Amino acid sequence: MPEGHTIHRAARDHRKLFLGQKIAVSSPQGRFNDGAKLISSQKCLSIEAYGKHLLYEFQNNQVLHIHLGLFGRIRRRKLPVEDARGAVRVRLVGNTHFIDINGPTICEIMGEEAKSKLIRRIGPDLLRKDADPNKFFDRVKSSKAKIGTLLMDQSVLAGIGNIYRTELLWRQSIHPNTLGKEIKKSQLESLWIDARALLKVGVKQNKIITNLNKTGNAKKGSLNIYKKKRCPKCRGAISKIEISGRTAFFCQY
DNA sequence: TTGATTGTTACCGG
DNA sequence: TCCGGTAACAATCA
Repeated sequence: MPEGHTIHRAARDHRKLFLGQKIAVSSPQGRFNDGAKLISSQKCLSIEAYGKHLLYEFQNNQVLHIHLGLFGRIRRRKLPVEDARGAVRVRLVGNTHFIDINGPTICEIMGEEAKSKLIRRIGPDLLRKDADPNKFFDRVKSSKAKIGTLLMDQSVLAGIGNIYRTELLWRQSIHPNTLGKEIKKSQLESLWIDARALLKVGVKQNKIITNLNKTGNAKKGSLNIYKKKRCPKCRGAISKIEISGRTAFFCQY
């Protein structure tokens, strides 16, 4: 489910719902990773996304850390609370709404040190104002790894997943097997700008849309080549390769 | 029942 | 140290 846009959208949404309220954090099915230290009912001070990580900070200095992994989902409902659907790990209940989090790879309570350590190891996040593009440029320019691998490496660039990887590289006419150090700085600058724009559209539309016309609206369909047979530019066949254990698609003109 | 999936980490070998 | 490959984990759906 999630690439970076999903998590940032959730953070924005949950801020509106929960900020400043006392939030009950529970584990209706007892499936929390770290059941010994559940927050009972604490005022929620901040809700932030860093790449694909979601952090809820509470007044007692505990931080709820969520990473949805490949399968995780967040479901939002109005009160009153309903029975859990599927395998719910964590439930947050506020004044008007509750959210259920299903299938995250990480759901844990951490302290401030662990939080800063986490933030330090995450690369520049395209959707954050404090992101430094030069960190991304430097990592790529000094790497012998493939750009297809580097884009998925969250310590290099935070927020991109498998679909955006394929679509971005196609839009920039870069083959996913190109080595990082072989890519021109100007290409990386253009990639950064495009990636940020696409993720912002994703947050707004709650959907990955990479097939935009000049006015910024989606044309028919929402993706260009991901899981497609033909290139919309040249009508050539789309190829598939596996990079970093995931399927990447590309067009060789 | 099998396979695929918008993700990440640990571990190993080169 | 870096890079690629593999396994493990998460849950759901076709």
